[in-house]
Amino acid sequence: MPEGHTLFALARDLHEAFAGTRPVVTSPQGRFEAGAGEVSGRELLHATSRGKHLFLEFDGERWVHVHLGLIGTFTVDAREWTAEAAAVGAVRMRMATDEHVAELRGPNLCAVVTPEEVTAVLDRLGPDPLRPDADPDRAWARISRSGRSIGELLMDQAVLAGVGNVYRSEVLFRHRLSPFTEGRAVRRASWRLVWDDLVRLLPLGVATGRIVSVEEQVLEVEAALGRGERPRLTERTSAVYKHAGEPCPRCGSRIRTQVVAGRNLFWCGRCQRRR
DNA sequence: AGGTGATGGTCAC
DNA sequence: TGACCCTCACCTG
Repeated sequence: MPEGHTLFALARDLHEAFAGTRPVVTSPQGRFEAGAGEVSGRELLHATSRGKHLFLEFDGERWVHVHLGLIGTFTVDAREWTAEAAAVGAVRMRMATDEHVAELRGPNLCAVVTPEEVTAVLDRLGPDPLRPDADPDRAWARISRSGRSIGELLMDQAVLAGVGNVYRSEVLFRHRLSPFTEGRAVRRASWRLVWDDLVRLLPLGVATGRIVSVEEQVLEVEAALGRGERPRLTERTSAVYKHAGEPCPRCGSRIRTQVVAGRNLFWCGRCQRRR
């Protein structure tokens, strides 16, 4: 489900399946009919992501800009599975070659845009921890000047791109940071630890398709990937997210929840005390 | 069968 | 701050 790691993996899968091909693009649901007609039969040059945004670059300076929102899904399958996959839901965009088919359902946004519009979107996004060239100081410049809480700032895609509601709660827990600390009260060293942790965690999300943030599991996944094995995840993969009322895995105090920046935030009131 | 919440974001007020 | 978008999995009965 869609935080930055989902979009990164999706861009990778779409690129592998379709880059260099001329897929037939349609909109069975009808709401992307004109856009589909504009790109259908053109060569797909690149599929990339930035934060939670997905971009498909087609020949002729036509880009498809997709945002899954909360409920969108985008599947990429080998051709023979398509009939089954198409049976469920309204498909906003369908992209097909002889080899592969991709189906987009329930996105917040799916539109054909110009290169200038792509640039405009990228310009208002903060650094994405999944990109090697991302600059954490750009995020720090905003955080260190802000009177908003770090719990709000982490969700602001203009501050940094790709972190969503799960990674927000989990990364704050991992660093014992109170979600309610003002940005300007966060120490630079703390921010760098958070950033470096996201740089470590998000690729594990890409590799496993799940958000793994409990340290023992993080280590297991890293070890499995290091051995070239597929990690198996059984136990709970989040420390505090969606565990309101349960004991904190670190100190046993009750995990709390509160709506911050419009979404349910989870934290331990003892481990993550405000300084 | 029907209701609800969900890893998101935008826009109106 | 709240309504809305829109699909699906999971719950209740």
